[in-house]
Amino acid sequence: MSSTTSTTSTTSTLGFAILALLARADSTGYEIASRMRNPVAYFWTASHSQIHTDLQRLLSAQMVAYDRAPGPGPQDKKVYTITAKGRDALREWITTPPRPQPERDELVLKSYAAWLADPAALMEMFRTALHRHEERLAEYERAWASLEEGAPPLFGTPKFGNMAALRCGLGYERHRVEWCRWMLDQLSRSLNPSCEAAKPNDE
Amino acid sequence: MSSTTSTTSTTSTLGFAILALLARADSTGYEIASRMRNPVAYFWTASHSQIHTDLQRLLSAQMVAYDRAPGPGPQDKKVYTITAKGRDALREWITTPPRPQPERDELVLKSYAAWLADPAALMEMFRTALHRHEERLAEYERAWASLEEGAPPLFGTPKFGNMAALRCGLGYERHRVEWCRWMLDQLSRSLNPSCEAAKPNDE
DNA sequence: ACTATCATGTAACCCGTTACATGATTTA
DNA sequence: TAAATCATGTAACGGGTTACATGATAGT
Repeated sequence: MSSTTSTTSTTSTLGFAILALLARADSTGYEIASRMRNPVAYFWTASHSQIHTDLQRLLSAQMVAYDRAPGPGPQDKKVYTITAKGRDALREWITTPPRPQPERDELVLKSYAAWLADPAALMEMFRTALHRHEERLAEYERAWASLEEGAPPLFGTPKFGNMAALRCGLGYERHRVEWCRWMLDQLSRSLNPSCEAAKPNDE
Repeated sequence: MSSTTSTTSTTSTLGFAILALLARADSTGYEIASRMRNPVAYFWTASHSQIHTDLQRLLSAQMVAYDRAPGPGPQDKKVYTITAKGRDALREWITTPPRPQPERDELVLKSYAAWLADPAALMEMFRTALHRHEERLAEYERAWASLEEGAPPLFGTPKFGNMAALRCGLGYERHRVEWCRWMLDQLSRSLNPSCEAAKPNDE
């Protein structure tokens, strides 16, 4: 019999993001949402509404299960667990190559059109962007330092995943900081094109 | 009178991407789609169907206009132009700070869950990712070189935008290449944890 | 008294992808 | 003769955001 439940359940990427979190620790839907807003898991966020609906889909695909527990509100809270089936699906998904996702970056788009706009206003925009990236970078650096304190991360432990994702975040923010600084430099030159040689080193 | 057409037209980001392209050269919808698939404008893509519908919206908001010209197919082709109103809206949009967009990156998500999966399969995945990024990087480097050949880019000319976007692309691909190499190194260590110091350079 | 945190859910809407539909010209 | 390129459009569907709706407890 093909009762191995060929559920046609084309679990969305968010579904796997949820499974990846549940594989580390059982959580309520609410907790999953908040964990996604925390340092390491920045790279896949979702609103609580979407998480709840997705959990229901995962539930009907038998990839998660839950235990009821008395909740603060009118309804019980549901503490979700990943099932064996869910873990298998997740494990399989991890190593299937993601197809190249179209990159959409509003700031880069704006930079592409920057030649039409006011340089001073542009500089302010890039200054705020720079600050955001510097803050993120500092945050990641703190997280990295605290990771390196403990034992070296073994493959097979969640810590390996933390370092992998963090390492990417660090590189990304460094690249962004660098680019914003370069943009500011270019823009400031366009404002006062007087001293062009008196620039010690740009990159 | 408020007949300055307060069209409530909250032109989408794609709308501005289209305007940014039209500000450089008049195009048909088809051409806009193909221009988005070209080196410099990779950072904002869209399918032709979406572009056509968006052009209709921009048209009703009087941000673009078009001239009919005999087309190859059954219908005339429409060569779109940006209007003064469109250019004003674009110019204003460029300097309004984009609100931080949630970063969603499937490969990073997979790396976060990598501790659960098979190292060898992971290595293959990261190897193909590495190749893709190396190719992109080479492409960007060629484009950069050809940009540097001509006259230095003046603010106020499209070339400034090309360099700004390209510079970002270069930094991004370099960061990605670096991260993929680091991942491969980590994974290979987990496969044979014997010689940890004797690793000169893979690739 | 008000706000924040914890906790669950539904409904409307927007943006984007994929598939459907048509058809001339050029190239392999 | 088959395909790729040029060229325009519609329709269905999926994923994501925002807003709506409820309500207890803890802190300011």
